[in-house]
Amino acid sequence: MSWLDGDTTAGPGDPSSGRRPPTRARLIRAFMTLVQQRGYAAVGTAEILAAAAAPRGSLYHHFPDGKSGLAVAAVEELTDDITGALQQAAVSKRSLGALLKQMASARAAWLKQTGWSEGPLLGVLTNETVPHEPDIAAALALASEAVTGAFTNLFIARGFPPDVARRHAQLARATLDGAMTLSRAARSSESLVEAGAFLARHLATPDSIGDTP
Amino acid sequence: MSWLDGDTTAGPGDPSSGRRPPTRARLIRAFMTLVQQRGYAAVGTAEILAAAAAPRGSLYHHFPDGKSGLAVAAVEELTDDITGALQQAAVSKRSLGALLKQMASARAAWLKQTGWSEGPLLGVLTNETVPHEPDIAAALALASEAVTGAFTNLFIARGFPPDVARRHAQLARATLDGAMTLSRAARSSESLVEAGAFLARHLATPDSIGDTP
DNA sequence: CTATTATTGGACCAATCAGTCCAGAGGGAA
DNA sequence: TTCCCTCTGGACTGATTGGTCCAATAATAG
Repeated sequence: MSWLDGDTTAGPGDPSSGRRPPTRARLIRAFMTLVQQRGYAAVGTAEILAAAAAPRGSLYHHFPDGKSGLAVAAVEELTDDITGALQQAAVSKRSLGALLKQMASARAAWLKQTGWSEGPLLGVLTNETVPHEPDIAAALALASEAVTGAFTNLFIARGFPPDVARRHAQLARATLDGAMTLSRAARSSESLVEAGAFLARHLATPDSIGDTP
Repeated sequence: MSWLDGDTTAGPGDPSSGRRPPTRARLIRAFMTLVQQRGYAAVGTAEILAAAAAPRGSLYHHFPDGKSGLAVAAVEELTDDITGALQQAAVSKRSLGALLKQMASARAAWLKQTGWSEGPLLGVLTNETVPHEPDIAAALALASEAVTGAFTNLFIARGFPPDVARRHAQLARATLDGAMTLSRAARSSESLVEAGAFLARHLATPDSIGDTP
C-alpha cells in the first residue's frame, strides 16, 4: 500500500537483497521524482539521465520515443501503483471514512516531508501536455479512467450503488488532488486535512447521499 | 463577473472604442493564455512575444525580471480578477448553491469551448515552480491566500461563521480546481458537473454543517 | 522649438535542449 | 571458441532557450 502511504518512489524493482533496479526502472523513477518537483517541460533529459545514473543511449534504447515515451511509461506504472493500492484498500476491513482520511493525511505528510517540493504527477502532466502531446494525453485519459474506476470499486465495495459510487469517486479524486495543489501553494497542510475530514464526513455512509430527487 | 463566466482573457485594457491594449497588458494576456495551455516551462519567450505582437525589448523593459517577472504580474492580475468576481458574487442576491453550480458550469463550458486546451493557471504554476522559483512561489502563496479569503468572505456573507466559512472556502477551491484538471484529462465535463452539484448540495446551507462535536 | 524620458525593434550570445549515431561491452547459446 | 543480440557509453548536432545590449523612435515636459 505504498501509494496510500504517500510514497511514490518505492515500488518494486528491488527483488533480492541489495541489487540495483534495472536501468529502465531507474529511468522511470527518476522521471517521476523530477517531474513531481518541477513539471514535464522544465526537466531535461540530461537531468533525468544523471539522476538515474544512466547513459543517453539507454534512454533511447528502452524508450524509442524519447522523453514522451518515458512519460507514458511512468503514467502507466503510477496507474498500476494507485489502482493496486485502491484494490487492497477495497478488500481491507478499514472504514471508508478512515481510508479517505488516511489518503489525505498520507499526502499531507508526504508534501511536508519533501518540503512541498513534490506534487501530483498526473495533474501536472495533464495541465502541461493535454493540448500538444497526443501520446501522453492518451495515456493520461486511460490512467484517469483507471483510477476513477478503482475509486468507484472501493465505494461499491462499501455498499454504494454503482452510479453513486462513480460520482463519489470523481469527487474524492478531484478534492484530494485539488487540495494537494492548494496545500503546495500555501505550504500548509490545512487544505488537505480539511479535504480528508470533509470527504470522510460526507462520502462515508450510503445514507448520507440525499440526492435521489 | 468575467471570471465567474469562465473568461480569463477579457479583463480591462480596452477603455475606449477599438484601441489596442498597451504592450504590458498584451504580454500578460498572451502569457496567461499560453501557460494555461501548456504550462510555464514549455512556453518560450519568443512565443509569448509573437502572441503579444511585441518586440523582445519591450518584455525586458516592462518586466526587468524577464519571464518570471511576467509570471508574477500575471498571477497578481488573475488574483484581482478572481477576488473581484467573488466580491461581486458576495454582494449579489444569488443563492450560494446557484453560485457554486455556476462556477463549475462556467469552467466546464470554458474547457469544452477551448477544446480542453486551457487549464487552471494558478494550479499549473504551483506544480511547476514552487520548489525552484521563489519569486513566483511567493506570488502564488499570496494569491492563494487572497482567493481563499475572497471565497471565505462569500461564505460569511451567506451566514456561515468565519471558521466554517474558511474551511468551506478551502473545500470549494480544492474541489473545483481538482475537478477542472480531471475534466481536462478525461476530456469530459463529468467531473466538474458533479463537483458543482456536490458543493451546492453540501456547502449551501449553514445548517448542513453538522461538525460541531 | 529643445530636452528628457519611455518604449520599441531586433541583432546577438552562451547555454541548453531533445534527439541521432555508432562503437563496443556483456552475456547466453551453439 | 564464434555468433548473435541486448544494452551501454558518450561524442555530436541543429534548433531553441532566456537574457543582454543598444540604437532608433515615440511621447511628454519645459
